[in-house]
Amino acid sequence: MRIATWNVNGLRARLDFVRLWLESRRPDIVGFQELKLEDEQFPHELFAEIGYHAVTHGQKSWNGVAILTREPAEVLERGLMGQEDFGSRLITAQFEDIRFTTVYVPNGKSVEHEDYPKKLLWLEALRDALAAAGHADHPAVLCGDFNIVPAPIDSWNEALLAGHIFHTDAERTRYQAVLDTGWSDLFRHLHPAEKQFSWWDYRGGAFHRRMGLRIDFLLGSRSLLERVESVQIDREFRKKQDGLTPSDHAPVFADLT
DNA sequence: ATGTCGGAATTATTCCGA
Repeated sequence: MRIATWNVNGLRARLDFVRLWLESRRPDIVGFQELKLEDEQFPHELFAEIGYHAVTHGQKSWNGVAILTREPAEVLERGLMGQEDFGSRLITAQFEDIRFTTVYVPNGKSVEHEDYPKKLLWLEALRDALAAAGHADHPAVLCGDFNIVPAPIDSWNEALLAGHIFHTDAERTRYQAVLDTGWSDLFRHLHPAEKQFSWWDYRGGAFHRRMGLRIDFLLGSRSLLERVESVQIDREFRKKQDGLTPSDHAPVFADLT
C-alpha cells in the first residue's frame, strides 16, 4: 500500500503534471492540497480514466483539499469545526482499514500579519478535533502541507529564519501538541538525521540553490507506524516534466506493508 | 527587482496570495 501527500498548487493548472506523477508512482491513497477550485469543477472523469476515485472539499480560487483512492472511499468529515471562515482545509475519508486525513494548514504570511494568530488558533482547533476523534487507536494517516518547519534540520537556513514565519516557537509548540495526540512523522522516523526539503520558492532559483523547507508530512498513528517500510520525498517531481511546470511542493510518499 | 507562479477581475494588465 502506497500513501502520499502533495500540495499541487492549483489542480487545473497542474492536471497533466499530476496525471504524469500518478501514472509513474501509482499511489493507492493521495491527499492533495491547494486545489484552487470548487467541488463542481473537480475533474472526476479524468482521474477515473487512470483508475482513481476522489472525495473533495474545495472552494473558489484558494485552498481546497481532496483524497484520491483506488476504490470509492467514505467521507468522514469535511472542514475543521469552528474554522470554516479560514477556508476549505481538511478532509477525512475511510479507505480499507485506514482513516486518512489531509490538511492544508494556514500559511500565516508573517508573524506581524493578522493571519498569524489565526494560524495558531487553527492548529489548536486541529489538535482538539484530533484528540476528540481518538485516531491514535486506529490505523490512521494525517498528512498535508503544515506550513511549519518542525526543527532546525528541516530548514535551509534556521539561523537566518528562526523566529520568522514557519520557524517560530509558537508554531512548533502547537505542531508538537498535534503530534502528541498520537502521531509520528514517518519521514523523520525512518530518517532521523537527513536534511531534506519538500518545498522550494518558485522565485530566485531556490530549488537549484537548495533553499528549501520540509513542511509537508505524512504522519501515522502507532499501528500505522509499525507498517512503514519506506518514505520518499519525490524531488524528481519538483522539476519540470515534459515541459510542464511543477508545483512548488514535491510529493511525499510512503510504502506500507 | 521580493527575481515566479496560479487565479480573479477584467479584457493584456494589475492585484493578491503563497
